[in-house]
Amino acid sequence: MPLSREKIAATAIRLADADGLDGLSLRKIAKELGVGPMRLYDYVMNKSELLDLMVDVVYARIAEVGQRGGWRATVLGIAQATRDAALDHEWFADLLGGRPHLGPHALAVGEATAAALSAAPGVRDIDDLQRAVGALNAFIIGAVRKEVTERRTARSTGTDEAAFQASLGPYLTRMLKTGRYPTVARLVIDGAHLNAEETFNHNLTTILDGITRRSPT
Amino acid sequence: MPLSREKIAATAIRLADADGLDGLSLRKIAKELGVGPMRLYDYVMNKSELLDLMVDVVYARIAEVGQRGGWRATVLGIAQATRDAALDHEWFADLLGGRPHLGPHALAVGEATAAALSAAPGVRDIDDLQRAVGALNAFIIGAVRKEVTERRTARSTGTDEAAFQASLGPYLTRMLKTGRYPTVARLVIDGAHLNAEETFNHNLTTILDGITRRSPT
DNA sequence: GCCCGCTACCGTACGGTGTATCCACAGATA
DNA sequence: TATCTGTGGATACACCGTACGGTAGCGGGC
Repeated sequence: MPLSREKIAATAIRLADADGLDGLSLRKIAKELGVGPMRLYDYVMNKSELLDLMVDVVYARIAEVGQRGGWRATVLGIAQATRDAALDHEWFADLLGGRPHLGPHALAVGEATAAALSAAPGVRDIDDLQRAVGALNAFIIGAVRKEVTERRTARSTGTDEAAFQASLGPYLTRMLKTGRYPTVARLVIDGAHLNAEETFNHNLTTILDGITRRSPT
Repeated sequence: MPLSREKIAATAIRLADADGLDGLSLRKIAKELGVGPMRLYDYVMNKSELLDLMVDVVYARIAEVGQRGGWRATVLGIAQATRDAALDHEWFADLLGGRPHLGPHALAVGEATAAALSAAPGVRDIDDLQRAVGALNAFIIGAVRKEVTERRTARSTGTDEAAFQASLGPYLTRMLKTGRYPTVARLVIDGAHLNAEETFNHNLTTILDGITRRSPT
């Protein structure tokens, strides 16, 4: 079975899922495929091109959700699929927003969201659409990144409060006890129970409401 | 003149501004300071701790904006300062949202935004506040990242349309000419003239409107 | 006064990375 | 059969983060 861009991307994704983006190296991918490291350069010109390839594979999965009933359902579907994909492939969140995503499937996702948003009330011309797409994508990127990093730190420290206080505590609790950050302290102490998915959807609808309810120029 | 965390962070920031985050290495920092690479480990335990240090220095500048007239002016000030900082230090955008920002100045910024938002109409309890802070930060992170990556690609390809078509063109224009991405094509062709700062502020107010105008539970 | 132990500094070395270059070998062609 | 071509692989380079061992200075116990 000869090598191919698809096979390379697939094993790279598997390794990145397991070891994270830092643990991913061309040598490991090549070893996993049973070839020398330099063979990969016959299919990919850079490591970053390989990363682009991986990203577009994930976008392919996101693009599968396709069109839903209305523009709002479509946008919600794409956003949730993006979040799901990032939770499955945390390295995807690391790459999100870091470089232009121009693969065919990424463009398909972009087209689907833009087309859906162009049908939203309050989006009248191209400038409105540009802004709406920008706002939505910015929120998705930021929210997904934040959730992934929070999950990472929660995993490394342990979820329960005791372990949390013990690991981040020595520094963070000392900081919070200075009294200089009362609101943050309240958020950390009282606000940990919120469901992540609900919060994501809630804020997403907030954004969409803000876009559609825009006051007339 | 002895070494110090501040001096190390300052030269690291200078180098990162010049060469980007990929071009930053402990060896270069040490050479710039006229010491051996291992000297840095007397002041910093990791490279990532050094990155945290650099990030917090930038947050110090952001924290300087302080409180403004009302909650909305304060939030706008912080968001704009964050954007300005990221445009001055593009590596800051790369780090944004990638790891928990727990430095004292980052906490100060978080406290200021949370305190401001807690005074916003429509934010009634801690859960509301948590969601509002999450939405706002997500947008800021995503928007700043997107703007920085766009600026980078614009810089590498050249701003004028001819150079753009020539560099990204061979692939992107071919893609757009397939007709599969009509909305994206319209955005790329017609929508390039928008002012970045205006767009940022516009979307920011959109988000804030969405937060405050939240319909009652 | 002398020696010991301790601390603060420093250079070297290791295992890893992405990638350029050279080399051997197989197959096809003259 | 001899040469050419092109493909797969190994080696090599520059660089990275960082573990480790040594060395010099200095304060304290006898």
